[in-house]
Amino acid sequence: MTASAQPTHPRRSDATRAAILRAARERFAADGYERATIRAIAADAQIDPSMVMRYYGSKEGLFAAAAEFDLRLPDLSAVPPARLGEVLVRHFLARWDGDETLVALLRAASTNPGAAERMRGIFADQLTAAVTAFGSDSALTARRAGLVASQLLGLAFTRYIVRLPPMVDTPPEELVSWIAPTLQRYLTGLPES
Amino acid sequence: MTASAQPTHPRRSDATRAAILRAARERFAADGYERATIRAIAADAQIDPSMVMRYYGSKEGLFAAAAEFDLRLPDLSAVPPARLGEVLVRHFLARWDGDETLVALLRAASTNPGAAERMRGIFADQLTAAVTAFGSDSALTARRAGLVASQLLGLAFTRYIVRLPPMVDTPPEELVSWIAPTLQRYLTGLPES
DNA sequence: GTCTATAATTCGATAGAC
DNA sequence: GTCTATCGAATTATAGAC
Repeated sequence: MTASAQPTHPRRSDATRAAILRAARERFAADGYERATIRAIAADAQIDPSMVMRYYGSKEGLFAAAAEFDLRLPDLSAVPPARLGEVLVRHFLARWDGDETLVALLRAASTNPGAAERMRGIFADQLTAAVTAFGSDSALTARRAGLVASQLLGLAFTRYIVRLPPMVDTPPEELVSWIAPTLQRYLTGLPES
Repeated sequence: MTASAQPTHPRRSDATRAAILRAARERFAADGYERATIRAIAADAQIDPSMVMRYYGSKEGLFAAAAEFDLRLPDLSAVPPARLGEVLVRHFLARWDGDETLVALLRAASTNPGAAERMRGIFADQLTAAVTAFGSDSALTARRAGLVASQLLGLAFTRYIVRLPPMVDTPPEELVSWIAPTLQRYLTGLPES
């Protein structure tokens, strides 16, 4: 354990694993958990289906590896409080457009209990943690985070999953200008306003 | 064609069809389109699986019949403009709790293209039509309807599908008081506010 | 490490007796 | 109208040759 403490394999067919994960994310994002097949994923990655099993054990194991996700929320305490909503929407839109992992997770969460559990974890832990800086009332804080998640996931659901035309066609910056005030009020406002 | 112009069958085993549809809605709502099987639905309805095929032709045909849905939006022109948001959220929450068809449709829309198409139709037609009473700019009207749909579907997605604890635990009336102002602004406000 | 072959299920759909 | 029997296809997963 001096300098080289690699888990098991120092490095071997690491490119293959990456290709599998990339193909898996595409298929899970496009088709959902049930319709995405190991055979199709392997074909996309141009490898043999049995390799997927060898590397990830099962379809669930593959999904668990492919749906690893970090919201990468910025440090909200460094953001001017009045611009919190704006920063959040813009961050999420950029995060979604640059990485289809969250779309895969979103689609799978509708039918796969494990994916739903992971979704709950991500938003309950990462988002609540980022929001919890403001205010000590944990019940109200969790509620604020839940409301923010409802609008952000609704945005993703209508734009990337159901693909409602107005939500697909509206430019990101206009979506930001509409939705930012909503998050702002959920984060810092009062129920009756 | 004088008084009795029934389509084909006046009435026969109509109770069976109703039992099938009820079981189908439950299964589609709980498991999504792919995981819900005709065999399981038939077992729930206590009939033979082949009866489902006979009555509805195929799994898609069964879903199409089970996911028939009407938002039953009230006449918004009779609502005081300042209370539009409140009326809408309360109506949707009540509609969701009283009929699991929309949950079935929501879950299926994540993975089934046909269900997504139906979802688009419902919100593009019924919601846009109800909103279009205010304002003549069709592009802006569609955008308003899309934003309203994003928050309402996000509410449903987090409360009924992913089941985020804060969104499940919060009483309906408090959800209304938080979300109503959001819809109000989407319906009647301006982007920069 | 890679691939072939196949086991073991499960599902949608069909044919046909009664 | 209702049910039994089954087909044909597709899936995950495994066993084992090379």
